[in-house]
Amino acid sequence: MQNQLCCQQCHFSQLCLPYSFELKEIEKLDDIIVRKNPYHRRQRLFEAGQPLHSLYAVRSGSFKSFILSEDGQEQITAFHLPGDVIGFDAIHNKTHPSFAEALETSMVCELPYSSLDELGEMFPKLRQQLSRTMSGMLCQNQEALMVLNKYTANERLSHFLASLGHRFGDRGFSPTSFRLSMTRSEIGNYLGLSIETVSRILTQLQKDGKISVEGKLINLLVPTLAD
Amino acid sequence: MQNQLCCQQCHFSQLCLPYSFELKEIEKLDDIIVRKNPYHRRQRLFEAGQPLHSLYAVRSGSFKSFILSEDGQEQITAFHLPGDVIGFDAIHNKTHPSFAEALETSMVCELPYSSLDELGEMFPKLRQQLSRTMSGMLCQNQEALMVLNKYTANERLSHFLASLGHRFGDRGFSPTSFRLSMTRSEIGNYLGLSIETVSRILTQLQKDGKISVEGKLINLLVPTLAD
DNA sequence: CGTGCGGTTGAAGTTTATCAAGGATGGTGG
DNA sequence: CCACCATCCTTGATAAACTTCAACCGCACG
Repeated sequence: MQNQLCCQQCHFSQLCLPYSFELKEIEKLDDIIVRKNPYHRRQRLFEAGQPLHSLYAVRSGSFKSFILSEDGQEQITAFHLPGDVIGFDAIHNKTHPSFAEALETSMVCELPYSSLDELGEMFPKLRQQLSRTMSGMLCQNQEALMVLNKYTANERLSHFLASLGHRFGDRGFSPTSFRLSMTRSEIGNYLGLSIETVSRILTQLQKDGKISVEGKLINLLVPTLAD
Repeated sequence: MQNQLCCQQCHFSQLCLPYSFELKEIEKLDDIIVRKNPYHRRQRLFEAGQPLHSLYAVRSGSFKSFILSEDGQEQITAFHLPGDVIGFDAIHNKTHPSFAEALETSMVCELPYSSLDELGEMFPKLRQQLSRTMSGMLCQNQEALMVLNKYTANERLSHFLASLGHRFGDRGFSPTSFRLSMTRSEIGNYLGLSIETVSRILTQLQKDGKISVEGKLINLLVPTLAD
């Protein structure tokens, strides 16, 4: 295993599972992690219906999670950046209810769930971190509910961009200048808006001087968005 | 402690934490549980900002969870029926991000989080059950996202009623005939609809012969709703 | 060099919110 | 026991936000 791939060396470990771990614990975690080859755009980590085998921590790139309705419509439920762990929703039935798909060329660390479970037996901190992470996802979902129910299209998109910027900032990237790895269609799907509305509001925000848009490149120009 | 209040005797234990526990484990869980006096309509289990002290299992009655936006708007994030456990969202920051409020006279079992944590040390099944429950809540939230993003007002309300009926059925009540413990306004808040739309669609569904409505009493009349 | 996908923009249409008014219900105090 | 008040609910008319339909541009890729 190459050194640069260890959790200790990983840029995002403080956002990921090893948060607040001792060295010995990190080494144990490193032992169970399977570093995978890169995933390319549209390649899937898993599909709905597959048995839970592993959770996946994003190392680089980005993913979307989505579920399908009975009539086959896609509903994107989250975008995942480096440090995020994907697949917690599968613990309930030991089966993935959702799909996870790469938005661009991306790397992941595979965390076999059975190993994680065993390791949790020994390390209370790992258990706590897993609980904390899942609880945090519940909080995010509550926020998302509010955004969809109470915000206008303009507010939803502004909030989405600000939130993305914030997440990039947490990861050591610029919080105000970034590239969208998802299409307009995927943003609209996630926010409950038509692709046309997303496009229109992006140009509107640009005309208002609040952002600059160049295709997938976004610049947040006002503090209300960059906070 | 009265016998009728033990987990073994509780009608809803198979939906609640003791799911799949051994007798010995249930007894231990019983030891840490604090049975509280009834809560009355509008009384709160906890408020946003309060430190996490306990989780709460609903014994009877019902509760709503909600968060407040920056400008003080309420967003209901869940309705809780007997057997549901409330407060998982507080684990992340050891602080409640949400409020929990009784919709009617209700009983709860208080589960001090520190005791639950200690007990989890000894009983892997308890840990697994906690994980399973939180994971299940993530799945529900994903479903809710789809409902809000893809369904019309009519579909949202139909889905809401069917889902409630299903949940009542799981608890041994009639899945087709029940009393709403929440107001029209609370339903609208949860589903992202105005109170007028909720009212209109309820009468519409009644005219279509799909449900009967008598104030808070609902009857689901067609299999598409009662499934 | 075409073809498909992603994106933008305009015009028309639909759904749902908002505004407004009135009716029903339930709890409280005289 | 009844009158009163607040809250909840219903219904109609109007208005707004967003979707849908349609046309077009640009670019990447086979």
